[in-house]
Amino acid sequence: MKEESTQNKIKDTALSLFARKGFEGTSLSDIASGVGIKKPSLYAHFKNKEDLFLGVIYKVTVDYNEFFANEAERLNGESPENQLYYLLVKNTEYLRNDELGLIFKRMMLFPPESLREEIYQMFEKTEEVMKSVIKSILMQMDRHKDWEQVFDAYLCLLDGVFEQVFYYSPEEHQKRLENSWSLFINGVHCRTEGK
Amino acid sequence: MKEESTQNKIKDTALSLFARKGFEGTSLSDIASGVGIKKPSLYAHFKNKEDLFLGVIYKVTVDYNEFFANEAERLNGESPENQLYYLLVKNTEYLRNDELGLIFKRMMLFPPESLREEIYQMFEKTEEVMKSVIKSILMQMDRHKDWEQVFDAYLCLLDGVFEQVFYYSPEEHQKRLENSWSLFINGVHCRTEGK
DNA sequence: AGGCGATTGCCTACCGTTCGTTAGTTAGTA
DNA sequence: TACTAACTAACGAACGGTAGGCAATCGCCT
Repeated sequence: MKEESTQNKIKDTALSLFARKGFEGTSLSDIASGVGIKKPSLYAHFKNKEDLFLGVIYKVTVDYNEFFANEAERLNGESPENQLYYLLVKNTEYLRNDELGLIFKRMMLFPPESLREEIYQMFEKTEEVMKSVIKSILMQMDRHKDWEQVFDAYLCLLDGVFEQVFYYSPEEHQKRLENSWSLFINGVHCRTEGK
Repeated sequence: MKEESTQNKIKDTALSLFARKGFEGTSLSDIASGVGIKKPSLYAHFKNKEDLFLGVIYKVTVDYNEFFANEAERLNGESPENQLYYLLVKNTEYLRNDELGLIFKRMMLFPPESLREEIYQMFEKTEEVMKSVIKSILMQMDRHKDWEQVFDAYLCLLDGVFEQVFYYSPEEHQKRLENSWSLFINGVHCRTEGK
């Protein structure tokens, strides 16, 4: 039951290395020795380095999509505010804990030049899912027309928090998240009341 | 008057390449051919690749520090709100237009492993300057104790906008910035009135 | 002012290493 | 028997970096 296939062991090791050192910064020797085999043996499982890399990235996007959709569904009964809040928190936790988060971020911001298009294509679906989930939450919050402002601001909040995962300790980061969130939701309520 | 020194031409070319392709993804041959000289000639100007790279990064931090301090000073007469807003806008423009912004971001998030410590050390000053400038603006806005919440939220806003520079077209990005800002400043005012 | 040694800035040629990748082979398995 | 997954050996290319040479320029001394 434990016996993980070599194929998967390669992907896991590659994921970890690609996440920490990037595509160009990771060599096939590194990966092979991490797995415990010799470099040419990798070619029994993958066509070449790019193929391996894209396979890893694909796995990452699928995992993230699943995570996000599951989280969203789990929150279905909650108030819209709570949904937004917990989505923010869960998203942060995911991005912080796993190397998945690391490579996700790296590839969104600095993909290897030669693979940029293919990578962006993979992330397109992710972005779509995220946006439609968030939009539907906002629509149930208040139905007036300019939900778009809140939408943009929430996405900015997500991105800002996403970014800060790297700079700060979990505790410090949590504090900043809370503060940013409070001001955000304050702004949302203030605006709706002001109408 | 035009004659730029080779030394500077190297740094400029290196900056551009490092920004777009990263440290590992950029070769000395690339740089040399961009400058119009041969690879070994680079060694008349720099000890090695790391030395060149750190020189570039140093220049970048100095330039950014100057920019930020100047912008802040130029806004001295304005209202705190305006100061915050224009700082956000100017910062965004800076990061979008120049390759300086690109490399700045890349190095803060994904520095080459072997140089991480030195790079972070360089950015320390930058962060300090930014924080003290923003803090002083907030202090003149309202003097009650929990300016820290607004501080955290503003930094998150900065980071979020910073991040989004990459995904969206300038027009789209501008729209998102406006919306995020509106909600932010809404939240700030609502909070102070609520007290 | 004029000669001159040292220095600068670039060159060609080349080094050792590591890179991604291929070829050919062998041991185990079904 | 045929396939799988590993191996050893080695490939050409590209990497960062060095050695040595040559022409222009600079600083200094008479």
